[in-house]
Amino acid sequence: MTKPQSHDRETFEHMERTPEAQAEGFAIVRQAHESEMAEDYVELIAELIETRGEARPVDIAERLGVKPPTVTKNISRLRTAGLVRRERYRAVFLTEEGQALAEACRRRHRIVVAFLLSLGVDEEAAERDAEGIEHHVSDETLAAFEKNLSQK
Amino acid sequence: MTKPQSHDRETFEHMERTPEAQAEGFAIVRQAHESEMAEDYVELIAELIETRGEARPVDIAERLGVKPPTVTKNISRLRTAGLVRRERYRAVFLTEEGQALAEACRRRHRIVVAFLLSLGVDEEAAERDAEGIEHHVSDETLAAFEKNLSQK
DNA sequence: TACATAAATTAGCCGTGTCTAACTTTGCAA
DNA sequence: TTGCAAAGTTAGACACGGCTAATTTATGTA
Ligand SMILES: [Mn+2]
Ligand SMILES: [Mn+2]
Ligand SMILES: [Mn+2]
Ligand SMILES: [Mn+2]
Repeated sequence: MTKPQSHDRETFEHMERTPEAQAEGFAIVRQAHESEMAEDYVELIAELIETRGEARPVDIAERLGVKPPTVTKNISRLRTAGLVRRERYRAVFLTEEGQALAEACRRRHRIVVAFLLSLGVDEEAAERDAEGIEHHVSDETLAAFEKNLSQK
Repeated sequence: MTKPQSHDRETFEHMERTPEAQAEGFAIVRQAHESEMAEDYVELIAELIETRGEARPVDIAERLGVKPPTVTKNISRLRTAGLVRRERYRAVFLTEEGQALAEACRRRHRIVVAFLLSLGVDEEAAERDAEGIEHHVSDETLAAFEKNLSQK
């Protein structure tokens, strides 16, 4: 059975996390997943507006690697969330709130990529990993990335 | 409109990613999300078996911060995936494959946490961020984390 | 041994994010 | 000016991973 005896938590170097603390961590990850779609979309929309003057669903779909109906549905969710403004059959634009979110996301994305590059990760891998990692980096960790970067 | 003129890609320092490369990155993130549930479960099950001798759904649920029916459903998915073995109403155990996955996940989790700690991130934040980040760290990036750690 | 309580399961619901097929709208080129 | 191809939307399906309410099973205690 290998049932461990009751032992004093304090005798360990690495404190065991309480079940509650652990659950809290998983809850935060689940929460991050809920914002992920919005973050990736507004970030991409901002990039498209910058590089092409407008963000068209067909381009969003191509770069996200999803089909156009998926974009239509998600854009409409973003509109409901107040992040996006648009008229039917036309290009998509960001609201003030959407722009603010996009700016924050782009900054965070850039920092994560730059940090991975500074570690010697190659460009393609850095970009790919950053696309997922960015959504799980707390302000504190982001600050640590930045600091480590400037101290390089 | 600020429509950008056509310009040579090569004149830029940071190469623009092709839409295909970008789409590939998002596809990899979506794929990672599909393995995430399995990874977190087998990792936790392995920890519970180690520290308590067995992994009971009630404990899995408590530490994951979800309700018992969610655990029942997901455990049954893991069984279908060949990661878990168990009899109804009894504790959960890992198959060979499940143990292998759990070991890989625990190792990756430990490396990510240790790396964040080495950056000066505090323990709670390191654990919380690692819980999400771990699923998006490629072998290459993980190796970079490790290397940077030993060089500390 | 019986039964109360805890643990686990089942049934059925929901929102998210993806898809295909079918349609509407737009806008360009003849 | 009109008609066709491309873009966009709608409708409807599906898997996932959450939930609650109700039921079933296991178990320790009286
Ligand atoms: Mn992303
Ligand atoms: Mn990004
Ligand atoms: Mn995790
Ligand atoms: Mn983990």
